[in-house]
Amino acid sequence: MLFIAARDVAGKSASVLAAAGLGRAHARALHFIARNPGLSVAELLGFLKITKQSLNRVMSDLLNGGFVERKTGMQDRRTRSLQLTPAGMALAEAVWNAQRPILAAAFRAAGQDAVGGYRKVLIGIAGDPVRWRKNP
Amino acid sequence: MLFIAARDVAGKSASVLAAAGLGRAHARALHFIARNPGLSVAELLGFLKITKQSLNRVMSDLLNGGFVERKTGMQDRRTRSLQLTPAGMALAEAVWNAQRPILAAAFRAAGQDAVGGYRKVLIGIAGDPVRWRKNP
DNA sequence: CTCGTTACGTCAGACATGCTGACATAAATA
DNA sequence: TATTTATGTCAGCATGTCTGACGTAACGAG
Repeated sequence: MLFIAARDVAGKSASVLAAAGLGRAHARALHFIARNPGLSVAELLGFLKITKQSLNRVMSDLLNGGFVERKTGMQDRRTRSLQLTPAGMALAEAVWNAQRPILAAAFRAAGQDAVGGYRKVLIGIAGDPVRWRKNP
Repeated sequence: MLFIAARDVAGKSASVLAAAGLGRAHARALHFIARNPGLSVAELLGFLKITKQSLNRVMSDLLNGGFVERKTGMQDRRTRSLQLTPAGMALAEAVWNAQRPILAAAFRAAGQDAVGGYRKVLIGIAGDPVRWRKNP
């Protein structure tokens, strides 16, 4: 059920992404950058659990497409601070708008208590999102 | 969180599958055949939501590896009835044993009520598993 | 029984996304 | 200064998905 649910939610964004010439891998990177503005490349790789080589193409597309901005880190100038451009924010919002209805309907149908339990179990499986980012 | 949870649970089975020379696509097919013994190819495609061409390689591997048995359907002789061989059952169980600990720990930590809510929400997103199979 | 439809099998080629290995550069740090 | 760290980049390979095209066997309507 986890597989089906994740697939179906991710699938909702396909048309929006295709219109921008992007795929699901781009959507995931976009998602984590949107929720952790200014994160470093290493942090993003930690979220995605892929190699930097795999991220390379995805990031190139996002940078060339003007969806993500890459600046030299302030404390440590070796790092890169990643954040969405206005175009990137608009795209992230469009993706969310495509996915929201299915989640909202499920949450509404299940009720608030059920959603609390749902979150609790997902945190048990995936870890607490609050602790995902180690060096903010 | 859905993405992370699904990825992490699926990831647990990688080593078991690699030992059998299979990948995650095989595991998914194996999973649905295990839970719906005797299902047809069309039904399996409905669960997986992929094309028959994509399923082709996966099924060839499973058949050649002796994990799945394919018999001519009884009512409709055009269909194929798919079920696991003993080897397939053993592999499915090994996969489950690899994935179970992470789910069991999350369920135990969250409590029974939370698990009920978790199931309720997932059913809202993915649909009721009981109704997934249309022509049993 | 013939004909159209359905369920399945298969080949060929393409794309998306992941991987490893190897090497380069700049900045921090010992 | 020497080493380590954070990142970028190129080349090649594996997996899993897709579309398109074609073939076969069996069902069902007429």
